[in-house]
Amino acid sequence: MNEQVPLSPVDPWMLKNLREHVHGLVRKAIISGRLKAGEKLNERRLATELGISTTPLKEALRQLEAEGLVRTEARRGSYVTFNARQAEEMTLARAALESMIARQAAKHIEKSHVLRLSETLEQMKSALLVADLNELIALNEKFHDAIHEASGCQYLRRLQSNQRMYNHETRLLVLAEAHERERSFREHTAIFEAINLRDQDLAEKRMREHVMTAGEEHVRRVFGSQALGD
Amino acid sequence: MNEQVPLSPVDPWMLKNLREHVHGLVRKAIISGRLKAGEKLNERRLATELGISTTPLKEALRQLEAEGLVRTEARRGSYVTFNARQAEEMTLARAALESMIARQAAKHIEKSHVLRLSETLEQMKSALLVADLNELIALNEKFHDAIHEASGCQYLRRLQSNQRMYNHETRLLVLAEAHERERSFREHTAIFEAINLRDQDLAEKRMREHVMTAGEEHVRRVFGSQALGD
DNA sequence: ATTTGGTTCTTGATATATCAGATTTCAGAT
DNA sequence: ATCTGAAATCTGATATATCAAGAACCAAAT
Repeated sequence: MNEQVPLSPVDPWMLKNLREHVHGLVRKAIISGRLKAGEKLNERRLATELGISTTPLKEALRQLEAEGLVRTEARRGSYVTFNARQAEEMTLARAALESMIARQAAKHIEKSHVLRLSETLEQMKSALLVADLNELIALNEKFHDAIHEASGCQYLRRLQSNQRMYNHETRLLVLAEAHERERSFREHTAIFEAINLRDQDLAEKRMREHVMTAGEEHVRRVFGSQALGD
Repeated sequence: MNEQVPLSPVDPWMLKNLREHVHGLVRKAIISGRLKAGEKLNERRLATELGISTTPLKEALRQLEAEGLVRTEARRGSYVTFNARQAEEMTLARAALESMIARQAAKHIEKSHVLRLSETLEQMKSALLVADLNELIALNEKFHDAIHEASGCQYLRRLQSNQRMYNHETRLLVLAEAHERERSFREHTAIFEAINLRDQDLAEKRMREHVMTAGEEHVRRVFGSQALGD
């Protein structure tokens, strides 16, 4: 009884409830800089603007608060806390977590994961030749995902994903430069080698430096001169 | 017009709102193992038991969800997800973050922080001699706090505090053994030395190993044989 | 015995009303 | 002009009612 008519996927909006939808919306606004540090988020006003009640909005704000992007003072208001400094620290957090994941991957990796990683690197080499930026972004994701899989660390993976502050646009901007693409590929290759050698210290070190250079480059582009040196 | 009558501190309960109060309550229940993995948290029932409405409870659950201790499925229920494996990964996360903080501390530390750290180590030495366990626990906190201050990383600090799964009782249990107290002191001293030498790599390495051994010991005691080897 | 389809019940999602703390405003006293 | 404090206002906190999706159950059909 297999129906031959392919069903079109449902509207992504429907996949989430209001809370998740709003959470993603506000998070993106904060990360992208549209909502700046110190800006006030009035529960009633925001809920009205979004055409929803305050209940799901409050829950979304609690999530953002738990993520450290917003601070709420009782009966005073919610304020955006994300700024250039925090963006830098989020890069440090990403570096710390991702490098720990790489360490675990080097410890636990199996043949199937090695295959998937080397296969992804081959695809990257191809995409690099024709400078297919969108494909490179997707492959980058695939590469890091494969390492996450190899590490067997679900919780760390989740924690690390909370530190993401990239969006597709700024990503494209960075990879538009040839030397950035080449550096990225070189680093990915080196990380793979370290993991494949089961060298935990080396894998951790290379992953940390990879995340740090990429993260610093990103912060520079988004926050510009606001970014304090560290 | 300074009033001489010392005011007694207000009931800690009053310092928090219901949401924060409930959040801490449920978190502690989960971390301590009183609420086990897979257990269902019925919003209405729990709210009634606590004598509150569902609104603040829902917000508390959203926070716990953001922390990865609970998973909520729409119109199906909220479930505890914290288990032995996650406890192990939280130790890894603590190790990753705390060692990154130690690295930053080694990079940025100033004289005043060095003084505070060496002073704390002296106090630890004294408390170690008389085996004052409660004092040792407090000093441990003070030592790590001082490193956090020295690092200048507020966001990392916050993130790291979310990985805490200790409570005073199990802490006492561990420190009840003399060799654990001595090992702890030895490691703290070594960490201080590395930071004072501004050796980032060494500080990171020593802090990671310190957190890992302490964390593994803790997980062993709380989860016992459930803890899978890694 | 298995399947189908509807009814009922449970439960989180959402909307709305009310409560109470914090800020602001402004008249009245000094 | 400045200070005081009470009233008006704003705002998050909390309580309650309602909605709708999913699960459980049961009876009728096969």
